[in-house]
Amino acid sequence: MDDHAKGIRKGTGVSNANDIKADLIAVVVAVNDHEPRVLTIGRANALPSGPFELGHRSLQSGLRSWVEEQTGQPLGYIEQLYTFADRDRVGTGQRVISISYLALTREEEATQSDRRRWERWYDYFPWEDHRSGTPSILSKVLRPRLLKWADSAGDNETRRERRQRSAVAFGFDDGTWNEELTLQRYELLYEAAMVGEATGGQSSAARSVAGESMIADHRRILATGIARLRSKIKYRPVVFELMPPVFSLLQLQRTVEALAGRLLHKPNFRRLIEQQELVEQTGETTADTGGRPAKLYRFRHAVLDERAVAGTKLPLTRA
Amino acid sequence: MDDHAKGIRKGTGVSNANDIKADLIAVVVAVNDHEPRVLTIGRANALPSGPFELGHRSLQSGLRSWVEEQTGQPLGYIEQLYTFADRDRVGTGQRVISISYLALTREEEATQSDRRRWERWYDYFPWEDHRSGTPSILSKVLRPRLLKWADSAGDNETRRERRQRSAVAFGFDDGTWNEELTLQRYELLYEAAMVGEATGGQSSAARSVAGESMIADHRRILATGIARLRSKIKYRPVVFELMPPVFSLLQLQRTVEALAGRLLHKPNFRRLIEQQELVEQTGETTADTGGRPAKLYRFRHAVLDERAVAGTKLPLTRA
DNA sequence: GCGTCTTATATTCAGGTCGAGTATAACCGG
DNA sequence: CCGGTTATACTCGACCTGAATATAAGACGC
Repeated sequence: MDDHAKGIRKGTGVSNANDIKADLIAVVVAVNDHEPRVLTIGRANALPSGPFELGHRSLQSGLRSWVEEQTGQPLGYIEQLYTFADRDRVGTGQRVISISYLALTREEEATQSDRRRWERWYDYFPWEDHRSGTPSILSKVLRPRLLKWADSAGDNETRRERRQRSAVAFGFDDGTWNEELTLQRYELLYEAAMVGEATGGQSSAARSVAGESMIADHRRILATGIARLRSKIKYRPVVFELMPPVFSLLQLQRTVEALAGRLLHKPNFRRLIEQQELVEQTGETTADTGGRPAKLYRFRHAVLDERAVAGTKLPLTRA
Repeated sequence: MDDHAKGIRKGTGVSNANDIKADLIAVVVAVNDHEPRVLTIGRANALPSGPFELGHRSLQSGLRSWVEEQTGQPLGYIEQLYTFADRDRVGTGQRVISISYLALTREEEATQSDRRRWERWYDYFPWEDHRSGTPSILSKVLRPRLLKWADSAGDNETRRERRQRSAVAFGFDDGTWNEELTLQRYELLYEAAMVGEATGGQSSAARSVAGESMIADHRRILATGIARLRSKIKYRPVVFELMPPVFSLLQLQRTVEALAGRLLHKPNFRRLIEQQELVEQTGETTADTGGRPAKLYRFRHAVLDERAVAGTKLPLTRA
């Protein structure tokens, strides 16, 4: 298609001291068995990633080829997350820019293999899953240790500010849990040296209380992806990227709940989905659910053309 | 503060064929005299930009120093827009990554100088300003030419799809104008070769109908910044970054209207601002407005701590 | 100094959205 | 055929939001 890329001759680039490298990093998400999962390579607790190269037609296609090479997983929906520059790595004097992406893929394609592992989100972030009530780790471990950290500050103003930030991010004072603050919460725990990455990984105590660690800043990138996805499902119909072609409304609800980490009000969820005309009936039903057979639906791809913004605004409620 | 940065020795970096350059590009916005403006360098119709260098502590600080060096303008609020990779530029065989940012600054600091110019948004995007009704250019020029472009497609499906996209982005069919679709609209006009950048700048006719051009893809980046800002003022209190320390509620409303490119319902705007407790009275009034003196307000910086998400959801209405 | 103009500020009303609860329908397994 | 289980339908009230109207306070001309 594009003869431009072929014309690149390796090594003709003029390099100088300001040249840098760019890494592409992917947060690939699927929902399996009511559990949101992230794609990792091997047992290294690392996200798939690789350098942006001359042969790549674009950043996105570079990302796709790295993920496919490392894990065999083809990617569908992709969106950019964030670009940041690391401090120079281990004294090479060269900077590395990391460009991170969020990718969504379907359950059926998300099979295990020796090259890839699908790890549960909430193994890395145990405090983020509120589907069976507020996790006890919040009040029993995180809250006291965050308070201790706040009070260990030198001046009064810092103490007040740390308590304030913790209370807002974790909903300590008013009991209000905002599922979109995943990144802020992780950053607080990092600052307070309560996650493995911040303590150099030597503290197994920290690791057990504050979830599984990942290499480098990959867990922070995962937190960014989770936060973005939790926010986006409320105003764009991206959930359907994670669904099989045909599904029941309860399956859809369970998927949204898995991502948001909280339960939803069933009648309101149905009302919202139906009145937005995001789905249409297939005419078939399934009896797999135990009770009355559920009607099956499929996503109306047409809405992507019809409307610029098709919200899925999920009702943010308890059950 | 940070001894890490000092440790970088120039020239020790190992360069190879996959090394690249990274450009930092800034969309700096201020609102002056009820007109949203963007900072450009000289009369070149170019956004301030420069390469990310080893000496830069971070991407953001690199951006700040480039903008300040090129325009003398110090930056306050900054947020990342998007990162993209150009096709290789003029056969050097080297790729360039562009990292774009949106910056907001205050009116008083936005004075002209010989190095910088504050250009009006709507000189580049005349069809985006709906404050005095729907611009006639929409129905008189853009709509017929977009339809012609749609019908010039080879197959039926492409024609249908082009008409559909145009209608949604510009609100042709239902008259619904969505001010957040600035980028989609620009991209459509680009595809239809109705903007100067797409025709190599030789067509002065295209230039006069579809706004002032900019170099390279800077106008597209500006469109991205406008879209982001128009979206963000609805759920984050970023408008105040553009306001003087003390202001009346009507001044605030006029600023929001300038950004959104549409008029708002006055009583509802006041109600929303007040009930969200975003501002507090200074106790003073101003008689500069001609009628009854207006109370003056200031932004309550405390809300940034108190709440994680402080919405400014502006009522999207006509006057 | 008084009426009029202009803008600021306050109040009211109706339709829609949203959280929450309750009722009915359909299939299964014994 | 009856209780258990899940699906689907309907209802209610609080609150949000678009829209219009009413009142207050200064400026200005005569």
